Formats: sequence, structure tokens, C-alpha cells
Amino acid sequence: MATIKDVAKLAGVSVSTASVALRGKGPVSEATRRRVIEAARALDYQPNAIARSLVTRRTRTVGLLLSDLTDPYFHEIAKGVEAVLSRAGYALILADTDRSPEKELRAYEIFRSQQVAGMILAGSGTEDEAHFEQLEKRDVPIVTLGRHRSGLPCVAVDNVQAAKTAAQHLIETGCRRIGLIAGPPGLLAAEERREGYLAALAEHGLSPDPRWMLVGDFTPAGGYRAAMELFTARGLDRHDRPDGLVAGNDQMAIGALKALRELGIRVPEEIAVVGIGGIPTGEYVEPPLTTVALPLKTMGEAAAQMLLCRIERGGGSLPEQHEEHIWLETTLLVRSSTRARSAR
Amino acid sequence: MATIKDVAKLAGVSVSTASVALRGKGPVSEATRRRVIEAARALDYQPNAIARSLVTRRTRTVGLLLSDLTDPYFHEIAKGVEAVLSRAGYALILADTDRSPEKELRAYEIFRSQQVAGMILAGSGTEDEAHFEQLEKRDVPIVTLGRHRSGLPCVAVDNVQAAKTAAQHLIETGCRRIGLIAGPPGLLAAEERREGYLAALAEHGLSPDPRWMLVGDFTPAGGYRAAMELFTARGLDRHDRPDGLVAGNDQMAIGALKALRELGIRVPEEIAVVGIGGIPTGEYVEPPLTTVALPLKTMGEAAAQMLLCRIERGGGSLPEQHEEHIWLETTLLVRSSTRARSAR
DNA sequence: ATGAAAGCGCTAACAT
DNA sequence: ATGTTAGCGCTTTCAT
Repeated sequence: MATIKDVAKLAGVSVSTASVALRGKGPVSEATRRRVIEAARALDYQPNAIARSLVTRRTRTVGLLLSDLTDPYFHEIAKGVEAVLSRAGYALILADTDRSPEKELRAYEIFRSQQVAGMILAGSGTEDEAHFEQLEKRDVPIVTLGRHRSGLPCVAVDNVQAAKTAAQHLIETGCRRIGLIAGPPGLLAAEERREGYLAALAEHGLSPDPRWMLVGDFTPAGGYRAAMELFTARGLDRHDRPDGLVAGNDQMAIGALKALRELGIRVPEEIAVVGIGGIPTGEYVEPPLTTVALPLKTMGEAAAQMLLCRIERGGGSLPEQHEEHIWLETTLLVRSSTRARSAR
Repeated sequence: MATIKDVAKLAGVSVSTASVALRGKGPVSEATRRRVIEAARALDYQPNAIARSLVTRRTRTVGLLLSDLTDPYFHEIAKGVEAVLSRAGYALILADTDRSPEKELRAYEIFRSQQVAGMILAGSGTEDEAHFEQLEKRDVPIVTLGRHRSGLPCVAVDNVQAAKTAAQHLIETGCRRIGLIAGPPGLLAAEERREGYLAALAEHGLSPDPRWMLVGDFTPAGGYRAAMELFTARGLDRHDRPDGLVAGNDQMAIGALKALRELGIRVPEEIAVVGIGGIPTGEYVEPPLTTVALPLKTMGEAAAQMLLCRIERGGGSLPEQHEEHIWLETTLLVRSSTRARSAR
């Protein structure tokens, strides 16, 4: 690999002149600038970001921490993050915690040692965000996605409202006995969505039967198991059964749909199902899934953008100028897993 | 951030002694070693990988280049890569090319300037792999996933065989008029799968009707459009229609399944459908998708492992010791989108 | 066993 | 406008 020294030598200038010329900042005669650029091209010179970072004390890398690379929730988010970052010339260091504290710690250490300019924390993570908040204090800006309780800057959606919208849609289309497959306890999004579900029911004077409330793990398999249990293991007779079901996320809704098909329970006629998330797959299952769509790509872009702002503003651990929380809107996507409005 | 200097001072030793003690290599008295470690912990010291890399001239980062972060094909692959890399203490720099040459070039430059220790190239990329092969020559090991024509070390599956297996399965379960939704022309995997499809038919003395051969873009929407065209725009009467369909990947198969449902064409009774890929979603569509599953996670792990080998062997641009190509097996996963064997 | 000194590739004062 | 010098945080000879 050619170094700036090689470039300088070939161009017949000093290293510092080469440095200045290459970056276009500072005073250089047009002639030498040209010579240096030319030399750089001839040598296929690529600046060594490592060396540069060491002296400038800032890198152009950001760490993205997420809890499961195979969870569709993260795919568009990651895509959005990557797009914004790479356009800005930043490198994205990705770490998957697999929801394991050890892996999270390892990721944290890698990020630190790599001197990331900032980090994006997506998904649950450990309850214990202590290390991260500490980092924030040391001038490593952090933006979280969905962890709005953490005291860290955050891009999020109103999960309570999202679940409320889901349940309301069910109510408006005629459901009265509405069940829930909640996400894993302890996960903020799951708790909030449960809350929204309860609130919507309460607002309409509907009381949720505890037998209709299940817990899944945000995976399709979890949704499948929950729905199976709901309809086979809970001793519900024909009129005790729910006629509507809110799933804590699309993944579980999709699993539930499969269980219902296997049980010969018609959707939406016998039970309407609504998910939360808006992942692309929802369109391709049977019936196509009605869902409260989260602006996933936008969430990723916004988080990256916000982080970039904070990084480039510099030393921004106490910024008042910009909002610390961005709330994005969700949208109800009505497909066929719920009844048409007119069927009310 | 504490530096090694701070640690040395606190421990009352020289920087070089601290360095040696911290890494456990070289001669240090047990007593000072302990003192240094203690000081490091007290200061929450984390070695600066940037500085270290500058002097050792090697980083512990590897670049992963893929063509679309939202394509399920990559999810388990990326997960496998990440797992192996992070376990080995490497940072993963991710870049999404979006199948755009400019973005690919940008990624290439970022990887280079970050001095990645190696790279994994997954997915199509530009035809022009020139830059990358050049890098390889400069001692930046590269492993490709599925680009086995490139002359670069590679982890791959036999796509010809995979498609052959798919078509054979259809034939064995009684299909005789077998169509194909091929992937994008120019994409190696797509071409090879087409080839396998043709070979299987030929071996059984079946001649493919050109009207049954469509092209999609590896997305569900593409598969949907292709299936719609096959059954509505090609003027096929009842007995001209295919009774079996090979899709170039699971994504397109899933899209096709949706189209068939909308058209009221029963699967597998009227037409059996088989995909290639084995993505998790296949299990949750209706009917569950029969597919030739690729060992995606293993592919990612193997590629990362192979890269690590080459990195740590050092200067390995001409290695004979290890295989340059790893071929992984595919497995037919029979679900309900094809007829049961007994129905032959 | 420990420390002093040099230097990785680059940028940033500071001369000239 | 250009060059000289110093130094980022660390590892690595080489003395001691």
C-alpha cells in the first residue's frame, strides 16, 4: 500500500504539503495540488484512516448494536442506518448481541477499542445499560432505537398508540372478544403494546378475558404456539373464543395465522388478526396480514442522522439544540386478516 | 479515555512494561503484572485498537459486502459471519451495495481506508471484480460467498444441483409440465439454477415449453408478477398449463404462491411449487413451501472461518495448504407446496 | 525483569 | 505556499 510519503516523494513535495493538497484544505498552489493528486492516483493511494484517526482523535466509524440479525424488525432499520452512514463516509461496525449479556459486553468492548465515533443501540439489550450511558458521558454519542426509557437520545414510535390502533381497528370492524399475544415480558415494546391493547379495550368498555391473553417471544414459532394453546389447551367453548387477536408483532401474527389455518379456524371470519410492525412478509402470508406498520427504514435513517448530528456537533453530551427524542408515526395497513370496515 | 500511559503511571512502571504486562506476552514479574492489571481495571482502560493497528500494521476488522440487507438470503449468512468474527475478537464492518456500482466502489474505499484485515464478498456485486482481486494480491485476503467463478476463494453451494433436485422432486411427485421462474439474468446463481432445471428436465426426457419460462428479480413481487403473467397473459389453455413450477429462489416462490391463491389455482393439486433457499418464512406461507434449503448460517460461518484462517496464516495470497473452495450440501425440505411422494 | 527510544502514517502547529 | 517538527497511543527493538 502506498503511503502519503510515497505520494509526496513522487510529487516532489513534503509530506505535509501532500497532506494539505490531498484534503483540499489550506493553502496550496494549484500546480502542486494537481501534481499531488496525480501522484496519488498513479500510486492508487488510499489514505490510511487508522493513522489519520490516531492523530485527529476521531474516527469515522459508528457501531450498530442489535439483538438479532435474523429478526425482520431490524432489516430495514439496518438498511436505513447503513445508507445514511455510508453516504456520509462512515463505516458501520455491526454487532449482534443475540440477547446475551456476554455478547453485548463483547460488542461494547469492540466498539470502545475501535474508538467508534458514536453508537446506535437497537432492540432490547440488557436491562443494564450502565456501560453505555457511561460512554455517552465520555463524549461518545449514542442514539437508541426504541429504548426511550433509557435517558439516552432516542428514535421511537409510540408503541402504546400502535397497539391501541390495532385493537381499535378490531373493535371498529366488529370484534368484541379480543385476545392478545404479548411479547416477552421485560421488553419495553412488548409491555407498551400490551398497555395499548388494554387501554383500547377499556376505552370501549370491553374487558379482556385473561384466558385470551398469551405470551410469545416475538418469533413466528412463538406466535404459533400461543395460538395453538389459545385454541386447544384453554378449554374455550365456541362462545368463549376470542373473535379478534392482537399480536405483539408481525412475526407472531404470522405464526398465529399458520396455527389458525391448521386448526381450520377461518380468518377473519371467525377471528380477525392484526399485527404490529409492517414487515414485508406480512403481505405474502394467507390471509395477508393487517398490521400497524412502523416506519422501519425511516427509523434507521433518523437514528443515523441524529447520531451524525451529534457526532459532528462535537462534544455534545449536553445538547439542548436538537431534540433528544424523535417520535415517528405508525400507520394502519388494512389487509385481509381483519374484516372490512363495512362488515361492522 | 485512559491510555496505557495512565495505566503505566498509576502502576508505577514504564509504558513498555505496562504494554507487555497487559498482553501477557514477554517477561514480567508476577507482582508488576498484577499491579498493572489492577491499574488498568481501576482506570477502566481499554486498549486503543487504532493505535495498536498503526504499529502492528494489522487490524482486527473485516469487511462484509452484500448486495441487499433486506434480502432474507443474507440474514442467516450475516448472522453466521458475525458470530464467528465476534467470537474471534474481530469487528465486522458491513456495507450494502444495493447492487449499485457506485455504492460498491464506496464500500471498497471504506474497507481499504479502514485497513480491513480481510473481506467477505457476498451476493452478486458488479461484474467487475477487478478492484477486489487487486486487493487480494496486496495481501488483503478475500473470501467470496457464491461467486465461485471469480478466481477468489469461495464458499458455495452447487446451484445447478440444487435446481436439479428441485425439478427432480417435482418430476418424482408426478409433475410433467414444469415451468421456471428464473432469477435475474447475469446473476450467477440464477443462471446455474436455470441450467439445473433444464438438465433435470432433459434427463427425464421432458422438454420445457418456453411459455413456461419466466424471469423474475429474486423478490416476492417479481415472483408474483411472473406467476400472474404465466397464468393470465400467456394465453395458456387448461392443458397447456404447467403442473409444476421451480422458482429461482424462495422469495419468488412465495410471491408466486400469493398470485396462485389470488387466481384460485390450487397448490399443489393444480400446480406444485418448489423454491430454493430455505428461508424461514417458507414455513409460514400457505401452503408451506417445499424448498431446496441452502445451509445459510453455515455458509456464513464457513466463509468467516476460512477468512480468519487466511488472515492469521498471514501473507496468504498463494496458499496451497487449504482448499480454496468449500462446497456445502443442500437439502430438500418437503412441505406442502408439492405433492406427497405417494401421490405419484 | 524493566525502561528508553524509535517509529507506524498521518495531521497540525509553527517556521520560513 | 511550502517545509520542519512534534506527536497521536501503542508495540517493539535494544539496552540495562
